Amino acid sequence: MKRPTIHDVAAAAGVSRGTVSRLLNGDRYVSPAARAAIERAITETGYVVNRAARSLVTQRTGSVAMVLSEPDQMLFEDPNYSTLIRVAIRRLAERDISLVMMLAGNEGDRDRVVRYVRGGHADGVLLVTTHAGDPLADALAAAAPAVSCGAVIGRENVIPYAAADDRLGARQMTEYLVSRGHKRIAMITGPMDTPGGIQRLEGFADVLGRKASKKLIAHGDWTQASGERAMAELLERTPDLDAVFVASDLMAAGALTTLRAAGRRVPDDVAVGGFDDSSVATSTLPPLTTIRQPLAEMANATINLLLARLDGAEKPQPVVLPTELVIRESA
Amino acid sequence: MKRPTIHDVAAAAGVSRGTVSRLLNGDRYVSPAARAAIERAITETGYVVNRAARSLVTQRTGSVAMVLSEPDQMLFEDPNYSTLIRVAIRRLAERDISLVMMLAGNEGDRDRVVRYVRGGHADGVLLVTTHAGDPLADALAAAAPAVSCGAVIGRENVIPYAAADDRLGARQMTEYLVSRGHKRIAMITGPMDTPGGIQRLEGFADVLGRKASKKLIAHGDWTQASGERAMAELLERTPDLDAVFVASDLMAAGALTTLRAAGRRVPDDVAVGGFDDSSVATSTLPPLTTIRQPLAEMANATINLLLARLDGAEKPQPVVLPTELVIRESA
DNA sequence: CGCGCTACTGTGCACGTTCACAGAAGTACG
DNA sequence: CGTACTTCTGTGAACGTGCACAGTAGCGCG
Repeated sequence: MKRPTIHDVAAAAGVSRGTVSRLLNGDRYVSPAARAAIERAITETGYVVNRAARSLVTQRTGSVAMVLSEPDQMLFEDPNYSTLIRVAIRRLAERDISLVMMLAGNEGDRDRVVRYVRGGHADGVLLVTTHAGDPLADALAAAAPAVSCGAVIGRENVIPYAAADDRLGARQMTEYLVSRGHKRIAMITGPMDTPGGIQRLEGFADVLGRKASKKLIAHGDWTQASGERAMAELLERTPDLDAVFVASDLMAAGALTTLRAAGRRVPDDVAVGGFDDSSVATSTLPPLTTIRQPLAEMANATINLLLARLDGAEKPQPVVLPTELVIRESA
Repeated sequence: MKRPTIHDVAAAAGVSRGTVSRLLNGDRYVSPAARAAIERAITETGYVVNRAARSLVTQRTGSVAMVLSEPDQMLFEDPNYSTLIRVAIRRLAERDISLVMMLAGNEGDRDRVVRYVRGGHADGVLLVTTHAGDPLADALAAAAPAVSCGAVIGRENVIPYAAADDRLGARQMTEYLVSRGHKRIAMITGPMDTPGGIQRLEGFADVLGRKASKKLIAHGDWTQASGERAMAELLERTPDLDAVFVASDLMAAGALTTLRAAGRRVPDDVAVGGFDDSSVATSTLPPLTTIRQPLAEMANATINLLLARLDGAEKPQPVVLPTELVIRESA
């Protein structure tokens, strides 16, 4: 029980391979009669084009690789990436492009991925990384059209990207805290080799100027545990702080734990601002006032960039999208 | 600057295509001298096998489709599935099989997916669904070797699966609540057309027998909001309940909100047991006593089933893995 | 009527690989 | 020495497409 080929369809429709091929590829110059006959033949035979054969001659694969260059762990739980995956699959499917997932955690993985892309097994690359100056970026960008969701630090002009305006978001939150009358505002940042780590601190400093002293800044690594630790650090260094802007909701959840253990009431004694508006923001006590990123728009913009590159655009402009303050009870 | 082909490698090594091909495919019968020459030629030329050409003749694609048959939303945030995706990519990569992601949310998507698999574009299918008796299951299973992580209700003997022992987990939690002296134990279930919904209730009933009356049971849909709602329902129907077993951590977080609003202290007035040991379990107040599923083992077992099927095994046995009670503060 | 143009159709070739087969060279054994 | 067997090698054919090209039919127009 063999799979029907384009020959079978052609025979059933009483035309030649060429005509069927033309119809399949949307060429003009197919007569209405032929068109109808072929379409019937296709449904009758249950024909599905053989992508391997097509790839062989067109030198394109009809697939895009999503490369996850991360320490694996948190990556998938991050709603940012889940949204990206979902949107990518959907948008690419519309164009009949399939998304293949690749991990590039360790050295061996990275080699495999580069070989895969160099070997022409993907028409494009959707890079997901937070590594500053990820060398993978250069290798992949050299081998195929690549884009990224979120800037790749140090490779901003090598890999087009779409991102949220982290700096704006940080300003929005900091301004809000200031407007509520808080005087000694601390911050827990993300890792300083990630865009979110850097730019959210920049926004914070934009508003507070020299009032954003070193003493009021602690660093975390996006994990809840690091939020707990950083908060403890801050309380020790600056016991009289009355607000803290935490660069992610998950770390903010950690900070809340520490504050509670220290007997500080939130928001009465210390106001807490988060970032991301992720699912934990509503399950903490009190629910977090936070900054929402337009995740879906970011993902869509990223895919737009990718499609543009697949269509031959050389250097599409990066896209930066505005964030939004979400007021709940923690500040 | 063309990509090197097997011809180029053969020429560079001074042998024929056939010999190179044999080496690539691990055939015996390649002399040590030829082997060395070819290996050098491969690294020299940077040769990467063309999968399309290979597929064309072998009738296999070297890829597996992960089909997500869900209302999109929560799917990706569920750590269960993130673990599965991660493990799947890694394990399949070891075998040089790539994972392509497909969404099958609406009718059109489902058609596309079925055509894709019928068309022979994937060697196997990793189905992810909670739809009871998902018709997609039959169509896909008929077109390619398919497995599932978690049982597909009504298709247990069509699609091999690996799953956590939900019923056991529910028993563990219920027994724990009983052992702590709770007398009026309620339950918030998941949707009753999902394995988790059904089996966690079964385990609950296993322990409580006729004490698990209708009045003590409310149904949710896995969302936090539904947990709030169900808890309110229970409090109204049975104000004197002293414990509640919630079939997921996220719903449990919702239940906590309702209990707090009603002025019930947790765990003093009402003990709360969750299920999943997901990330929210540690960010609620108090942290949730819950049931941990062996997510990584489940994912690995699922991939084992898939690989077995790809290797020709007809009907591998389903795998059911034990759960574990994690005691925190909510019960 | 002849010419050019448009709309459409069929055919041969190439894409890069695997596989079956034929055959060569070496070795063991009666 | 002849035969059988093992180990290794090269070659032609096939896989199912898209594309360039050649070719046909119809039509308008001078």
